[in-house]
Amino acid sequence: MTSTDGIEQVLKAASMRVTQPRVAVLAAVAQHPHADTETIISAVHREHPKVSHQAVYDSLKLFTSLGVIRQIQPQGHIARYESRIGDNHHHVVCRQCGNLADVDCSVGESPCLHASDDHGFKIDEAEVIYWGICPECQAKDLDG
Amino acid sequence: MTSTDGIEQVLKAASMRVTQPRVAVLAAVAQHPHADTETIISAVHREHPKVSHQAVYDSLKLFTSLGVIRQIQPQGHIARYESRIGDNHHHVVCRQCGNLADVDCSVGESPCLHASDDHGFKIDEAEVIYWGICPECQAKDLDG
DNA sequence: CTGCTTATTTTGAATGAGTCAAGATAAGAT
DNA sequence: ATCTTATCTTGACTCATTCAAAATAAGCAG
Repeated sequence: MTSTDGIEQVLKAASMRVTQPRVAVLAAVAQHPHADTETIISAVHREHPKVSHQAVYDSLKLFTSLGVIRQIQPQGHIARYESRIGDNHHHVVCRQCGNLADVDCSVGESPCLHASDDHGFKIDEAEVIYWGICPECQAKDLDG
Repeated sequence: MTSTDGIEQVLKAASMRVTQPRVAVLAAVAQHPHADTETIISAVHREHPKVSHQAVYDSLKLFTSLGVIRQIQPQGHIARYESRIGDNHHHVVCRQCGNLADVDCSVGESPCLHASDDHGFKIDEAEVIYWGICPECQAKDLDG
């Protein structure tokens, strides 16, 4: 999944061109799980210094809409991306620094997916975010 | 809860002054569940035209930190606020228009609160967001 | 392989929710 | 009633993200 070969398939299937920026962006997302846009841009620049930030934004948006990557944007923090998808995992977010970690669904096959009252909404996903303080920030807090 | 009297208690308990802007903001949040900041500002202005947007931002932030109101900010949408708190309810969010509705926790006492692996995070809350399309947008989509 | 069409990219400016900071005001203690 | 200082007003500013026009290159046709 999400190998350079695989992505070519996905893009072509969607009638999208396979371009250097797109391949570079996808590789960067795969190599830097939970990275924010700026990190992705830096990573892409290491190999392709001339790729513009706009191209990165466009690629990230495209991949997100194609379902190849997933955007995560917790309260008050900027967007982050990950290429691990389709396995219904969730995230722990640090209230202080915004750092993320993956959490497998603890209670089997998405028990929360069925809302008690859906208010007429057509629900297609249940997202769970665990809020807390990461180990690093806990240590920082102790130091003062 | 959250009556004008009650809030006076809360503010004083936290050594905070009871000011017109603060009382107005809290009333506005109570009267407009899930309103965004601009809606709150407009509502406040109806009674107190001279209150600045900064005072509203400050009040919202203060109340949020005191746990009197709750901030909600789904992917790609601006912040919204609600004064219904402490009952562990969740939200359905419309992917298209960003509208919100309340959903009671379907599976009793927060079953998702315990992550399978907390990665050393000190977790204090599990937030569940149901994603879908609201009735209005479903109708719009049919019309084309 | 060469040229052509047009989807993508580049470039550089613009947007807008939210924040910062200095001086003015008013809550509430004395 | 006066004073102290938390809070508010004003207005500029930030910065992630988006917009738009001109330049480029993906990949199809010949």
